Amino acid sequence: MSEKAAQPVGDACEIQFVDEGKVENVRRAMKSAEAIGLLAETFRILGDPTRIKIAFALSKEELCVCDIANLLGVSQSAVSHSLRTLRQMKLVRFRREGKIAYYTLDDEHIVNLFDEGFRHVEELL
Amino acid sequence: MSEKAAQPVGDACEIQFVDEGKVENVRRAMKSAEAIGLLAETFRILGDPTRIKIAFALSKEELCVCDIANLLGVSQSAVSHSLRTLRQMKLVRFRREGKIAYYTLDDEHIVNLFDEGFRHVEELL
DNA sequence: TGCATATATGAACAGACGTTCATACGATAT
DNA sequence: ATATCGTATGAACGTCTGTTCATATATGCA
Repeated sequence: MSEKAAQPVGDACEIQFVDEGKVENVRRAMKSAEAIGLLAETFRILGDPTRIKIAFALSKEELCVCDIANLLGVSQSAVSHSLRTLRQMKLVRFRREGKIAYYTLDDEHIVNLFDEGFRHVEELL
Repeated sequence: MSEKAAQPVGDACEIQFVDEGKVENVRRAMKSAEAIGLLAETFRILGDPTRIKIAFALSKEELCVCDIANLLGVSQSAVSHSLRTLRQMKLVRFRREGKIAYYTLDDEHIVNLFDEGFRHVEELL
């Protein structure tokens, strides 16, 4: 076990660490808790079938709301809600041209995210 | 508009496309629907605060279940459930040493995923 | 002004999800 | 054997979430 023998607290592994050193390393790396939270949010937003299809489509072409809806076979309302969610995480951006709203991915990082994701996923097929 | 004038189907934008050409491009890119589904699953799994903290920690050090639990201040049961979920998507892997189970990330792609994710997230801070 | 089209949004409902609690399993030590 | 420790797992419960439905906003056209 390790050095300080304090009172038991959790129900897992009492209170001491099996590998104190390792844990300290991780603690330091985790200092930016805020960033990790946002990262989880980002993944969560992309972790929905409809939203990821939308994001993937937009990684290929700039598209308007109703084309997205028809392409994916999803209602216009659902697409609009999804786009709002994506917008809130700054994952997509749009411009208006008359009645039509054209959406695109907000930056290239998302495309890279897809590429890395696919590389992992390909090994599961 | 475009060629085939069929009967209205959806409620969005009738049935025709605003940009037929673009939509065809995306259709081709989307051929591997299975991969996109798995990608959504992967993102969804990583889109949970507890699971992403676990994955992040494991991207720094190989850790046992109870150290993860203490480090994150989460119950051992919750960690175990989370690890199972991560395992099912082949995101983590483990080895047993006596009573203790040591977990690591399954491959480097996940680390790259984090890096790309952080690059996006940093612009939100 | 009135009407149609494209998009946005609020409320509500059904299903999914993460945690907790209790318990089971496997390994070590006495 | 039995106790203990680390881990795994099933059930249950409360919460969150994505879709639908109805409606609102906004732009263009007659």
